[in-house]
Amino acid sequence: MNTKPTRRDVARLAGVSTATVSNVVNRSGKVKEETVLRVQRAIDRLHYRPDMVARSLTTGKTMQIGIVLEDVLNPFYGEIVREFENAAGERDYFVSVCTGLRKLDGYFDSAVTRGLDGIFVTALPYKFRVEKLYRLVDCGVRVLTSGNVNVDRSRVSSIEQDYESGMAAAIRHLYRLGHRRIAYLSGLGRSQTFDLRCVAYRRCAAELRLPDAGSLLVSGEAPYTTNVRDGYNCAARLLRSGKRFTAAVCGNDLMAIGAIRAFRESGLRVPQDVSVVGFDGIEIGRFCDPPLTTMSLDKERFGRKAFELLYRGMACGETASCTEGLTLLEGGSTAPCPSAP
Amino acid sequence: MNTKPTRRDVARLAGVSTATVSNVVNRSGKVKEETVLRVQRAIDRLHYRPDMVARSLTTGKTMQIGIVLEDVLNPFYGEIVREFENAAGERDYFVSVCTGLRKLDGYFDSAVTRGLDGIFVTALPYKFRVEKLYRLVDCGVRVLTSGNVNVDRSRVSSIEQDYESGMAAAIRHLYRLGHRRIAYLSGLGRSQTFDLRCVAYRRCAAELRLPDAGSLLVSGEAPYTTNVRDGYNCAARLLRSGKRFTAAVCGNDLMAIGAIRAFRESGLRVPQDVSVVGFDGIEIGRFCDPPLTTMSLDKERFGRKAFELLYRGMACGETASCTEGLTLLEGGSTAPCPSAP
DNA sequence: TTGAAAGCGCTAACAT
DNA sequence: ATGTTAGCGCTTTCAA
Repeated sequence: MNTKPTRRDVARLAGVSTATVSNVVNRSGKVKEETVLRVQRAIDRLHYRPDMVARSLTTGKTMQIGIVLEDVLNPFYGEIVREFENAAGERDYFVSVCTGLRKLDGYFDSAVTRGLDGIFVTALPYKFRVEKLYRLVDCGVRVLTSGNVNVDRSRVSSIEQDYESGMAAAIRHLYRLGHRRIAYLSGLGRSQTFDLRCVAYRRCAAELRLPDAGSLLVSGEAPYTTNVRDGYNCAARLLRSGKRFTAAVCGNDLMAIGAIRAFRESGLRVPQDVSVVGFDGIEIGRFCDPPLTTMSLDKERFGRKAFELLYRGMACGETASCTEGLTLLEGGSTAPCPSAP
Repeated sequence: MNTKPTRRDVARLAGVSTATVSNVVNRSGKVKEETVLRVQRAIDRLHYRPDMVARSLTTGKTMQIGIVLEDVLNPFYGEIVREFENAAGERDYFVSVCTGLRKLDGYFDSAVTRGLDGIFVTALPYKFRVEKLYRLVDCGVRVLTSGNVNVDRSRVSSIEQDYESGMAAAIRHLYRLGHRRIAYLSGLGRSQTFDLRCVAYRRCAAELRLPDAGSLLVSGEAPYTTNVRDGYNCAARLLRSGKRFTAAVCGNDLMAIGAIRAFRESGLRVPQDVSVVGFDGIEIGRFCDPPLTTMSLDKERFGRKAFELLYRGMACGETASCTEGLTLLEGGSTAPCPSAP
């Protein structure tokens, strides 16, 4: 009971060679029907299951993929992982989710020593140096990244959200409601070029001549996480700054939830006094009070596409990139500007 | 650049045998200082990293642990995973988080074929049959489980939350506030013996002679998930039933958030008209409106303890069990009963 | 159509 | 203190 049968046991029981068993297991097709049946029976009787470790050693492939998340605590990533995993499963890949709560270097090292065939890194470049990704590629691990727009796309595949258009749409939405003093609670570093939301925010602010945009852009503090508490903190900092504003776009829905809390605590009503827009479109946002208005990503599509991109890399050795669009999902956290012009 | 060096390359460069390299890598201590240095240098020069796949094949251990979550979308599990992973890392284990969004059988099969040394299963027994766990053990995978109180503890280790005392404390808290008509939004199956919260709810209701407790126990529907939407649905069902109630205990914080939304939509104010208590103590609950009152688990401690339990199994072959207590965390979702006696 | 045998990179006796 | 060597379970030519 306590001994896993090996391919030898099967061969012996079926009265064939180990090579034949291999051919049956791997459906190579060059085994006589009758023999296949005999081997199959032996496999069933012994409950034989091939040892992936040994197989990996010979084939050089582990059929295992890692996925490193920026933040497991954000259900946004969970929703992406689901479809990624489904798609991977259809091709017999085993996916290991790495929570991103530990040092990322450990994951990268593991990816190499454990021979992962590929790795999907959604972490922001605060936690690691992009060069690390190239090293992975050099070590035979195909890489797909998200959130690192400045990566060398000839070596690494990438999948991004269309944050630029997304931010533009968010601001346009608020603008139409009469808002002019629109803050952006980024939570990230001030001078980050990789946050396309930030880039777009500045551009839109300039184009629409929004007042005070410079000082209504609230960055975070190292280590630049973007969870509920960070949203709360950013909002609190904005309030303390004394700058007037009637709307706030938040880097993600979690931050939006935190920001709303901060606004409430200081006596501001959402959306009557201040409108809030998030990013991501996580389900919990629909149940908050008020339900979040957000720039929503089709997370299932994103997850599946991500796997396909990575798979292309693993199977054909080619890198590829794509960008997924965002849609405005209206909730109750936005309303006409109280002091509309 | 694209070729991973093997232990042979290191041996050649250092002018020693492959066995010596092994001894250096594994710090066996029986290599002369000077040789160690020489080998070390060779390792550094070549950027040599041992191949875990090959190592696993010889040692029969993969130093890899799986952790199957009931629901990755619930940050509760993320918080547990963090410390589990930290603890595991200290002992050089690599942990693969399985999201529990797919069929669990696939994970179990993988655990065997991939030779995982251990697996931590927090999934509720809806998704799989407990016998599967024993099969894993028979195949050499040590198992730690949570949420399956009826498991054979001589074969499988287990770690549980003290849901019985927790529920009792929740009800006592509400009782002191004057509540008598207290609902329990379980979301799980009606006749489940594994939900100790349910057991305790019935017992407390009987002891305190709470009216209508039988019909205020709201179960869920297959597949018995317990997320925000489920909380919303359970609350909606409770409202539709027309039964009077002034307080609701929810199976977890996510459900509590969903329930609050449902109450609000039907014109009930929380906590003025109805008090709500959750379980888990997730961070986001502190930022909701109102902040959740909840029976909180020390999730870091839980995660670390979980690893230790599993480690004991993997290292010494012994099974062990423990139960972690819950603490009442007062938020703003509970208040004195409006119609206090 | 099937079998024999040579590895994959590593560890762990056993020799030296 | 270091080297030699026999596997671990599997795949994959190459022969039969």
